[in-house]
Amino acid sequence: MEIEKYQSGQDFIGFVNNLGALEEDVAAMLSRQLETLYCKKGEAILVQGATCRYLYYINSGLVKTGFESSDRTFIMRFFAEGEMFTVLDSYLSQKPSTYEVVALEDTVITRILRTEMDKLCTRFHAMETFFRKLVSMASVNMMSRIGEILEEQASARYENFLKENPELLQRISLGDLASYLGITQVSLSRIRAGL
Amino acid sequence: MEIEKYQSGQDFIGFVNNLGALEEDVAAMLSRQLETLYCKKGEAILVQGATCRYLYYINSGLVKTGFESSDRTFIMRFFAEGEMFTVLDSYLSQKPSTYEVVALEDTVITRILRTEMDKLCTRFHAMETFFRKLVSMASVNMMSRIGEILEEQASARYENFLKENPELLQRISLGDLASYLGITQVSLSRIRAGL
DNA sequence: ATAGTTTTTTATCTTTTGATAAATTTTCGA
DNA sequence: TCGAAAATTTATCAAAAGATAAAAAACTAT
Repeated sequence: MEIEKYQSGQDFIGFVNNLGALEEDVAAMLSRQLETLYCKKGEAILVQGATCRYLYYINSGLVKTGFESSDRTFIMRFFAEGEMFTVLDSYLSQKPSTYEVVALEDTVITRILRTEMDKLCTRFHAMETFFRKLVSMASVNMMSRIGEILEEQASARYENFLKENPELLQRISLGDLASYLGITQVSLSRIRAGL
Repeated sequence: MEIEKYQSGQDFIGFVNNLGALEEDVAAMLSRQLETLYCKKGEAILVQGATCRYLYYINSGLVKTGFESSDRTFIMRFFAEGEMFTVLDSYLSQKPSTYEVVALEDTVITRILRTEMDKLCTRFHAMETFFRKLVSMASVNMMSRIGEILEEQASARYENFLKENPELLQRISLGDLASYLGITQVSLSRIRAGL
């Protein structure tokens, strides 16, 4: 995992601007705090037990966020290029994370330290607004995920995933998809066979 | 459902101050926008298909937020006195809600219009910070709920609920608890019987 | 290309949960 | 207090998903 400081982070900035335009000087200050990460496929970006100190933006590649339970593992969400993510509870509490983040492909990431993000949010209302919108979007996604898990059987959740994320299906293993759906890999295989 | 305008809304203000102190004049402006709602047990505070225009604070009582599916119903969360809530997706998008909110007891609520909240957030950085923290807390709760539903069987989720919310158990029906756990009332009865 | 590893499928059997119906208990209003 | 309605439990059978093992297919590195 290579780290490069002082990258322009244009994609990251663009993402922020998309949720609400920043003034030039704020964008410049933000840009100065970004660094770029080059992760190999399979590499852990955050391990369970570590504290998540960054907000991340994916320039290219794909990651999974999840956790290991007794023996199985579960995936909370996949994030692909153009998406921003963090491990929210650990990021906010600055306590060790029960979740891990692993690259599923060679992945290029731009990140900013939470401490720097906090400074910017305190100083610039627009940054706080951006972060509020970001967390709001995450919440809405999680709401619908909860609703779906409660309501639908695994087979329907699989069908929905196909419909909503056809492009992702080519890029993730069926094992990981099963972990996301909350079933075993064997069960998913059975569902796919249409039994 | 009776509505009373120009209440002081001290509890609501107190909740906000708890997440980050407001200046006197901001608190006063906020206070002016609050109104109080008196709901009877069983009354709908928001029906499916209506748009959620308010952020709510519960002074006393208990509500459930959930949705009706094909035939069963599901509960996203219970909110009791001292908690703030809204139907986030509808509140943010101002589109019809797929979720409903129903009072489980006679409930007194203080609410503020989203349009007024937005004005305050735009005008006062501290209000935006408050709302960001509120949504952040909701997100963290939802994360752990997703993790738990994925990981645990219904029986373990029931045990956890007992441990985490012993006081609520006395106040909600087992049918509603089953809807929250994502199982049928009959299944919950079986789990309680310890089979 | 091929041997070895990993991923996916198939098969069998068990456990959990759902559907349905009926019995029992509780709640609540007249 | 009584009786109807609602909530909860119990029982039976069916469907969905887990555990395990083994076979087949797909990837990978030499």
